[in-house]
Amino acid sequence: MPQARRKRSETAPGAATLHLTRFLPYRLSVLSNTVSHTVAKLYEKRFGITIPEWRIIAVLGGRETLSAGEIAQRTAMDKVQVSRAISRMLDSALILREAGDTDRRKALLTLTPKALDIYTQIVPLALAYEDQLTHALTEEEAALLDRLLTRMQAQADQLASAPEQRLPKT
Amino acid sequence: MPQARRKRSETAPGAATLHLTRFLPYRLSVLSNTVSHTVAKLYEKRFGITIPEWRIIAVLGGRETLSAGEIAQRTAMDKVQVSRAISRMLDSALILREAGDTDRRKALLTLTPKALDIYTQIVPLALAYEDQLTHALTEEEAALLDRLLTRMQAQADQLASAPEQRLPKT
DNA sequence: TTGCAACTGTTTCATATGAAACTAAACTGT
DNA sequence: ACAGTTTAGTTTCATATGAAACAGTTGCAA
Repeated sequence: MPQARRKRSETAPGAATLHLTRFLPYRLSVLSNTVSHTVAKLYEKRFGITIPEWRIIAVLGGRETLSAGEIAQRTAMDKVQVSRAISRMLDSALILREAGDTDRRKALLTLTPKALDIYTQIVPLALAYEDQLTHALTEEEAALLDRLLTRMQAQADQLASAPEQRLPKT
Repeated sequence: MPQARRKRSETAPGAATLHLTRFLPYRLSVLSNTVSHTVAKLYEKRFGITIPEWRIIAVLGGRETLSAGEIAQRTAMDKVQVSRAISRMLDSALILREAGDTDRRKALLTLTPKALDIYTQIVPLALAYEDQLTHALTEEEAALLDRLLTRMQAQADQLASAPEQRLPKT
């Protein structure tokens, strides 16, 4: 969504201006913050867990056993954040850690029954929220949004790794 | 975009599961972070400003004069963040503050020529990035995305203010 | 006028964050 | 076998953050 009705790649006439409320990165940030904050309210107070903790519960919820590194990948969090969240979850008995047999650097992590119970309770709430959010859209629009997000994420990943070469085509 | 191909509002069969990578709030968060991080790289090092500072420059870039509170509203940042960013920008001579005539609580804020110069340099870069990002989309898709984001933001705002009544229709 | 509530912006304080340094374990090549 | 390198995860440190308390200003009503 380029600026206002300005056509993509159209050369700016005089001094280019930018309206924050129409700037895609800004809009994504505001929407994401609004949504995250609301979802966090679903579990923060009720279950006493944080956003990183919820994400870890979510990826381990299928009864999988993963290492900290694998969790970091799947949740798109960095390893420090994961490490700290796991440490909290060990304290609150939400997670089990056992040393790996083949590689003792990798610890195998599993949810405790207590955490699985929380998972079971949160999932319907989270899905219901997602459902409510997409109520603003038709079925077709929701399906299209899915594809658009996938493509934009791929593009954003590309631009993140090598933005300099592509961008200043000014 | 409800879970996988599950139809919206369909009753979950057994234990509901949630795949983070298909969960809309999660996807928005990852995309937003990727994008914000890349955009920040455009100006952080080159001009030595932070994300909050860039946002303030962006809203004042049209040579407007606003109070701190108005800036907070338009940038969707909280007043503490705005206060601190302004204080840094006063130090680095990016902003001018003069007491309001009618109401001495409100300080009138304007960009200095130095900040306007930064604005002029960043805007094309920011617009070029937005352009590159939407290259993953056709014109029609970009236009639709615009509308979808607007509607989802409105819906997210609604759900944020009174989520409890609506959500647990389980 | 003066007392009180509402408002604007700043500061404090406790917590969260990420980059970089670090520890320990496991490969690699000689 | 063992020095050098890579990998997994933790800790340190400096900074960022937001909630709540705060100070100063204004508006309103008795």
